[in-house]
Amino acid sequence: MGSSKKVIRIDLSSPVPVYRQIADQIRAMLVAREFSPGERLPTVRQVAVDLGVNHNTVAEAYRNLAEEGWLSLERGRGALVVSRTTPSPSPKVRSAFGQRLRDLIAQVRAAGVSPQAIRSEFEEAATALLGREGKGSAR
Amino acid sequence: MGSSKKVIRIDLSSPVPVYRQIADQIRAMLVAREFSPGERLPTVRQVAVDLGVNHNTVAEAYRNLAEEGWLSLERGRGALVVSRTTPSPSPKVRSAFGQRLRDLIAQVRAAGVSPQAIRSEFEEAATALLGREGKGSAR
DNA sequence: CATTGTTGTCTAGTTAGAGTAGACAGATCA
DNA sequence: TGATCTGTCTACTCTAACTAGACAACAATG
Repeated sequence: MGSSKKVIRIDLSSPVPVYRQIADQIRAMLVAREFSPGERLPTVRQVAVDLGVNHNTVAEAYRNLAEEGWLSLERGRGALVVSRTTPSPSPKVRSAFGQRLRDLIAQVRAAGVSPQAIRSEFEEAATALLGREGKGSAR
Repeated sequence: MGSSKKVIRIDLSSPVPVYRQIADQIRAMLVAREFSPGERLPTVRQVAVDLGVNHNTVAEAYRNLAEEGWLSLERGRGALVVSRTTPSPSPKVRSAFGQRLRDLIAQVRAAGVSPQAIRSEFEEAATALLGREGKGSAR
């Protein structure tokens, strides 16, 4: 078991802005507990050269994550992962999630991805991000 | 069973552009077979006044769906739903889907939505868009 | 304690794309 | 024909993503 690099991949041709792609992927790693509180993320300039973008673009992503309570940014020192209290859920985000989920599934279904493959991708993501809670017979 | 209105909801404060929100939701309805080939969609101007946006914004959404093969646009006549052949799936779209799915799940998980709720929302979307194929033990 | 090099932050500026307004062109019908 | 539907096109405004480069706080080192 080596240093498992935790690589980020961006798509410049995607309509979703790069700073959001970066924030989204780091957030996914944080939710999956791939970073521990107290750990330091690579610097904005380090990530910037890795991805071939401006350091300000990475800084914007870090600032978003800091606003969400994931990071503590200290100038001159770096980006520190902090322990975060999960907010209480709102019905609005849940219904909005349902909407975006349907749209996303419809999009890939229309692109030819099979229902089995879609379910399989979800299970993979769910076990990584949600654990195995509530697998058989939900609720 | 009445005329089940098939309403579209848009969020002007969302970062995803309105024309894409419209296209995404109509595509979801098309995948869910809520429209039949031969049926006519409401006109761009009709949808525009319903949503309170410019008719060109709706036209852009319709044009996207036409490019995907869902609609046939005939000026002076309207937007016709056509029968579409599903393209063969590419591994790229599937892995990109996995990525976007993880990002989306991480986002709502971070917002406090419970794992059970997330799984429940997925099941709801899946049965509406994918049918019940492959429910127990995938693959 | 000064110096040097690191870190994140800030200010400007460019550019691409979303949205709008309004004219245009094909289709339908009285 | 004339009136009025339909989607299309052109021109314009405005916001936001991205970049370049200077700036400020901190650390390391002599």
